[in-house]
Amino acid sequence: MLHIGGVRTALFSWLYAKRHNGVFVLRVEDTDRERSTEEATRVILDGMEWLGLRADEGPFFQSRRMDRYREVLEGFLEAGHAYRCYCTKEELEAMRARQLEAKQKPRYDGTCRNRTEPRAGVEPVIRFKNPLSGTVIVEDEIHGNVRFENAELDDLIIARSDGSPTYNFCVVVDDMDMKITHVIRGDDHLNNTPRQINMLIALGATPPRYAHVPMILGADGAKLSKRHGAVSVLQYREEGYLPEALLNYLVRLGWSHGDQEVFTLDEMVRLFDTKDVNKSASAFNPDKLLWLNQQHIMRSTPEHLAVHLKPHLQALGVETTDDAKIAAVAKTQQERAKTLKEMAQNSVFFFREPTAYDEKAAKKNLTPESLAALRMVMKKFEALPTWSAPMIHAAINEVSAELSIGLGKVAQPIRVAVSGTSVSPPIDITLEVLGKESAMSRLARALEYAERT
RNA sequence: GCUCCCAUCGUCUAGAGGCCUAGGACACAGCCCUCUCAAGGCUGCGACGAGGGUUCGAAUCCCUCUGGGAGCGCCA
Repeated sequence: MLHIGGVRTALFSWLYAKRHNGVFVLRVEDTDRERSTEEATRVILDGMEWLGLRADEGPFFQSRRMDRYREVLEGFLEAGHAYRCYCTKEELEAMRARQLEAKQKPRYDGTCRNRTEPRAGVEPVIRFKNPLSGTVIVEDEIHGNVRFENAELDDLIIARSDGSPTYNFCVVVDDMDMKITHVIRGDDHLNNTPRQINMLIALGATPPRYAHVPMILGADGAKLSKRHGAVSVLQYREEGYLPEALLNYLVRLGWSHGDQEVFTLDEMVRLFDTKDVNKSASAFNPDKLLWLNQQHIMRSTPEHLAVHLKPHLQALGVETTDDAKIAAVAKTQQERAKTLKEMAQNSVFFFREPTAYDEKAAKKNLTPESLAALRMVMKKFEALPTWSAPMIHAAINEVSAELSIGLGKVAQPIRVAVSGTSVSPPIDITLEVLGKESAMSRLARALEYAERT
């Protein structure tokens, strides 16, 4: 599943590649046949597509490279870099238990390192022969040089007893074959890196540059869970987030550029650098994401918003092919919606006459006292030579002046009449976008309603 | 338990020895603006985990402790 954490490392990689005119490679690590369903990879691809993180190469699927992995495995065996291990799972578990008991780090003791004969009844796994001494230095772009003693590492399993290669091995082969120069990933992988480097060296390959970025924690500071962020990115599309807003939020988690908060995609590409990436984990903050979404909505062009708003309107049963009107509506709403979903909910009245008035709003505004204002405003509207916001505004002002009542006493009844609620964009603009015909018919209906009460 | 990583407001962060009575942003509270809702403006609340060093001077460098995280799988 492509969740927030995955998106952020993908984003950093993408930005880094773009910034340095590099090649962004998309690789799907789906060696686990149980978890990697077609559906799961579909979601990853769709998510990347929605976010606009286009791959320059790939997507490559590890599940389709099994022959290549077996080939390298054979080579390792022949060259003496790997060996078959006949220890059973039970033996391994017992060993682990003993080591833990002795307050040691559990690791394989190398029993089968020098075994030459197979063991009856046991299908062997293949282990990489990790160097016994010396140190590996991971030159990390974010953490600096991190030293690991080979003595701390053990011979990891690179192929299961059924012959299938394991993750750490596949990654190494892929990084070599795909000529990966830079690896940006979560720092939960930092501990895996020395083993990978050892394997890369055994293969005669040059290890890539590594940048281990801090993890993203849930809003409560604990590990990311379903409740906060560990959901598919597509969930955010559903909830009405703009992809650039999500990306902007994510880029600021662990990275900064002075005091700047809002970034366009171009700015991110231009400014992103691993040297400005933090070392410490950060908590996911839904409030700030919401705020950023609003900021991006406000800064978007109405046309761009229309594209993303349309599906949300459709979800509410609004069927319109009038993209210009959607854009016009979006323009009136872009300062008052935190999400596109919310914008759509508040905008259906532009496309559909309200079937009922909000009870409280009607009770307060469609009253006998509002009759005079409503009548007069309709009369003035009728006489307007052109249906434009400035003209409408002037007409409403005149009514307010002539009746010596506040602007609110005129605007609110109109608002409830046309939208059904007490909330809408500025009334003059709302009426203009609505169109004269629709506005007048709604006003007439509201007048009847008010006369009856 | 062992190894590795990390540590500034509740949260995201600025800060690379004096510019710091620690700056910005989200959230929260108040005020202003106002035809509603927003947006915007102003004000407030609020942090260098602790202890030792080094230095004329430390949020910044070093050590210890404490706290958090990751890894130690025939998972990825």
